[in-house]
Amino acid sequence: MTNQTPPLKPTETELEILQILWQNGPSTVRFVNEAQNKVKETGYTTTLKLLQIMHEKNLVSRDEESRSHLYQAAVTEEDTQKHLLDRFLDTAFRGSAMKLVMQALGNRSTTPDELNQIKNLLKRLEDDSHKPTP
Amino acid sequence: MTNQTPPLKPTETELEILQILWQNGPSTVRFVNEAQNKVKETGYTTTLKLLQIMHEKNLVSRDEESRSHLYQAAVTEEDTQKHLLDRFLDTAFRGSAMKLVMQALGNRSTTPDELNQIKNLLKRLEDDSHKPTP
DNA sequence: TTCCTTTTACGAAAGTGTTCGTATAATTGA
DNA sequence: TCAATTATACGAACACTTTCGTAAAAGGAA
Repeated sequence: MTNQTPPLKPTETELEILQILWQNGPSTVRFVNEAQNKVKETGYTTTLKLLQIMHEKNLVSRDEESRSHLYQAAVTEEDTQKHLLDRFLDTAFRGSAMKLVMQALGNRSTTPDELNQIKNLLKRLEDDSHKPTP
Repeated sequence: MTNQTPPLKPTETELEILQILWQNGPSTVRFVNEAQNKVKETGYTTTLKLLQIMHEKNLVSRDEESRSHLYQAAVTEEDTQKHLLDRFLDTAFRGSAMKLVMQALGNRSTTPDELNQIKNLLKRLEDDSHKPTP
């Protein structure tokens, strides 16, 4: 029996590979490997193996038409980020989104444009809080 | 030679134990173990071993005065959170604090009080951005 | 065809983290 | 004092992830 639903908690390396796939779309093993090598030296068969494992876990899908298989992310970046964030919030911040946001904003430089984005989001959240939940 | 500086990247279980220590101050193995068991069944010697390893890594300090040693976090919650957040930002959000904040705020309920806190922080950040860096 | 390159498949080693059994020492109390 | 309890120490098993060597298949070029 094969695993049906992909784990929403990819390992560290799996996540790195997912990032490459999210950024570049369907890719060959060689392409992924070369992208990885720009960050950290990695053997070709290492990348291959990882992709095969990820395929088994349904983290990626595979097009076997041509000799060089094409791998593609089977989970969306958003879903994964959402899930990882939830976990991270729990384990590192005991669930306090507030603390996390304050840390994230406080300890790094934020451009005026980014500040505006947040202000807009806040305004929307405030408006929503005056309405009944849909 | 023993490790001098504690790793700011505690493992998942180590982090759980640190949370217990942060919340309760210096604690015996038994106390930590019982706290852990409220969440997930864990053998006593398992907790002991973990604390011993954490002690070796200088993640916790140990008071051996009485028979039941007292363990205490040797890293602060803030420092650890800061470091974990940086890592998390890199691996999960490709460094975009903005995306993370939006996700964190967007997908969960925020109380009016919390919204105010953020607004205050934003105001401070805006003011700062008009001044030269100190 | 034959040789060389590129690819997939697979198993096993290596690394890391977690769990637990067992030995031994300290303490308590009947 | 002696047995029962509770503590620490330690090594080994286990699980999970990553890395890599090797073999076999597929193509391409001489």
